[in-house]
Amino acid sequence: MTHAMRPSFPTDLPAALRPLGRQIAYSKDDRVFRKGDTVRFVFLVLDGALRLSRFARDGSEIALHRACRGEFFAEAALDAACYHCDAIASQASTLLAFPADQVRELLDQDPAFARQWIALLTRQLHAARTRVERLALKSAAERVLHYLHTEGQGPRSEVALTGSLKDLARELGLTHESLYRTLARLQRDGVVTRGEHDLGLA
Amino acid sequence: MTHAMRPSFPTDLPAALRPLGRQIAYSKDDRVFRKGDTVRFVFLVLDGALRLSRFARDGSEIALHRACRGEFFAEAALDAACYHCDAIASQASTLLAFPADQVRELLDQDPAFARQWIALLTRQLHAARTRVERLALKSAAERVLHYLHTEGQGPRSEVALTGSLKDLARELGLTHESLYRTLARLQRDGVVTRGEHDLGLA
DNA sequence: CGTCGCATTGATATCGCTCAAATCCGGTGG
DNA sequence: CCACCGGATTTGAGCGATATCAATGCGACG
Repeated sequence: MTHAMRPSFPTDLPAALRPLGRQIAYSKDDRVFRKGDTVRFVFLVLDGALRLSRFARDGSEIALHRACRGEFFAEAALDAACYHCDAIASQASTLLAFPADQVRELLDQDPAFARQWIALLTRQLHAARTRVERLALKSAAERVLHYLHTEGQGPRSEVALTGSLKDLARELGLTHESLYRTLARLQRDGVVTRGEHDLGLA
Repeated sequence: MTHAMRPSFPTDLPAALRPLGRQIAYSKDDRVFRKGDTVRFVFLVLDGALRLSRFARDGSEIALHRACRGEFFAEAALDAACYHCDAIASQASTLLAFPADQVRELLDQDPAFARQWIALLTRQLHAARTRVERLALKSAAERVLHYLHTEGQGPRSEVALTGSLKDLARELGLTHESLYRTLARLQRDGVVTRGEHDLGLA
């Protein structure tokens, strides 16, 4: 991996935070932490992608959040004693782990950092509510289109398919079979286009 | 209404915030703001209850959040130019409206307030993700039980039914008919108990 | 007393879930 | 190079749960 592939450390974060981070590598499907674990770190994704998931009684997985390169995750754990979900590496990933108590300290001492942290949480909250809105849609097609409209980039609302379609199905609260059929129908009807590794409106 | 009925101003919030608030009364079904409106205020519920909703293309309403007495809402709008959903009074309500720019200023100047605001956002984020988890459950009964487990208080996870069951159905992402039938079945099976204005595990 | 909205129940249809099977593809080992 | 394997992808058949449409009772409120 080249340096060019690696995202720069978010430029708007204080230099004081950087040295606190310890770099750790994870393999696909590794658990960074599990529900109930004591909160020791918050994380920044240097490379790869993680998902935060809970598991229903029947064992089915529900992805609450996806964290990609350059994004923090487990920020909501800062005020909690233990993690409330599992963090799973969707692919091989490199993280920076920041000790939670030191981040708390920095939040208390560095107003600029606190202000940035507020902005971060606000974005996360928006994203979570958008996901609520999406899951409240009853039809699979509506959820896919909502996903494209809210997560997509560019004139055709394209989204990169980083993981498998099964992952996307999990994120949309659908079975993968339903998603396959829905995508096939939307494509047949000329509503969406599918590339090798992306999806977008026609 | 007596003063005893009214919640005190959240004691952990700085005195500096208090004088910024302007008290406004709303009737049931009034819109405090609408999606797309310029963000001018964030709000604290002195009395009553509000919901934040978006509307699907077919006109169906999706409640993203419920704000009750003593709670802030539209905190996530602070960093936005316009509101991203409608705020609707579920019942007659009294609010304190805080000018957004003055709250931003206070966040920049008062580290303690910023720290409290972070705690507030963190709780909201947890709540939103819990709602995501709930909506990802496929059966109506599972959603009801999840609601009781996560929102309920006390040994029987009781929840007060402030609004109508139709409101609850909207919050659970169900039709009211489904909710009625599900509650009837759960009650018949001895899983939940229903009072006049509350719901709990048997 | 009439109206309106909530609560409740019934009948039916539809959509997504479940189980099943076939294909494809990348990786692995002989 | 080829056989094999596991996982993703895809399509099929059938079922069941929820949505939908409809009707009724009920209480509040004017």
